[in-house]
Amino acid sequence: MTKEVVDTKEKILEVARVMFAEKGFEGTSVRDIAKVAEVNVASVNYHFTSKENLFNEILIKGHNECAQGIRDFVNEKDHSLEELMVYVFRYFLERSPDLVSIFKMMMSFKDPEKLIKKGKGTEDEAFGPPGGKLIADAIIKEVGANIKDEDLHWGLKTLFSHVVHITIISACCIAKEDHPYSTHADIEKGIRRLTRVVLQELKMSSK
Amino acid sequence: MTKEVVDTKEKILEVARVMFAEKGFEGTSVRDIAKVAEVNVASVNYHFTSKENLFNEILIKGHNECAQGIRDFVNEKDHSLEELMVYVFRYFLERSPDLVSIFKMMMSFKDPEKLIKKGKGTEDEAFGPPGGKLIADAIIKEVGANIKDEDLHWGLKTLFSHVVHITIISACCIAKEDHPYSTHADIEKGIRRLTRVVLQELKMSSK
DNA sequence: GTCTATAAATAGATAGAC
DNA sequence: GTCTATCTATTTATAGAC
Repeated sequence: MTKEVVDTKEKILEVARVMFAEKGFEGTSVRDIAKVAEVNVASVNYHFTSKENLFNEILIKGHNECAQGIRDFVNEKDHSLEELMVYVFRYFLERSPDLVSIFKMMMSFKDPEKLIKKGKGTEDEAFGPPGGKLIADAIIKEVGANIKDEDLHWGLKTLFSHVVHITIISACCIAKEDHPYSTHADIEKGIRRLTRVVLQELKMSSK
Repeated sequence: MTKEVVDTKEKILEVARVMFAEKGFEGTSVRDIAKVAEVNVASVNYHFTSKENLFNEILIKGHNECAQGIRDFVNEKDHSLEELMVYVFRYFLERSPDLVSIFKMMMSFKDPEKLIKKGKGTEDEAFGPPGGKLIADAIIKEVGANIKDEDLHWGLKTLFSHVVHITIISACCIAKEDHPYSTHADIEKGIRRLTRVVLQELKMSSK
């Protein structure tokens, strides 16, 4: 592996990640990737065997990086759930091409088993937007261990889906328009507010 | 226009709607649509001029039907916001292929202007998941006219994005697995709960 | 309006020279 | 490892017979 190899492979990964997110798997051709990355067409198949394999490598890499990033934040010190949710939003937003790709893939594949299998191997978590378990733990820490199972699921799903959805919307549309109350600062305020409101409800319910 | 024409055109619309939602625009070929719809390949271009035009017609039709469906429900009688949100969920779920298509399109296109322009003509609302204004009106009715602009935006976005996201997830994944607390009845309970919690927060804030 | 046949472009993948 | 050239398959779209 010479220096050039790493550069070529990395360039392909970097460019393909963005292009797949923008135009989807079928909407992106290997030729276009090679053109934008300024590498030879044949090098894509040389380094990644197939287009599908390139796509899988990008997704798994992105997923693992996300999960690790959130894990690092959690392990860093004792954060509140509010801080964690804002961090997850910022983290997802920074890597929105990955999130968008994963979400698109999830929306397209009829067989999620395939996704789950592909995601395993390097991580214990099932494939899908990463960090779910960490958020659940943070909720338990704030509400108390006697939280009802049903409540935990509701809170986790409500908070998590909100952040995922808002990130996707932010990445895809809002950035291009000037919606009122849609700056990143406003969105973070909204996430904090929802987190507080949900926590309050969960505490009420588990008393 | 003979009877056959209507049947062919309708069959193409019906089949293409589902296939575009499953595999995306680029992932679906006109040939496959014709094969599944059991019509001749050339008839697609005959009736719709181009593949892109067929896609646009499906999206605009789906959007208008959704907006109208929600409008009909609102005009029917005085529903609570909770009832409205559950209705929107059920309505979206019934038409999840359309919702998924619109969302995928939104995620793919760099230029949302195009979408907005295409959506206009038959409807006053801007293109995008429909019904936003009706929900905003319902929030105002419950919280009171003195609701702060910022609060209205937060509540609308929180509730709406939750329902949209949950619908997409339900349509794409949950239906195939057996997640705990993920039946449609559980989801509806979750939507009602979030609606109550958000309303409570908004009422508190506008006092 | 529906069909067959085909044009014209593009896709993924590979062989073989360097 | 990188390149050119090319194979094979598939795509959208259309022309013309019926």
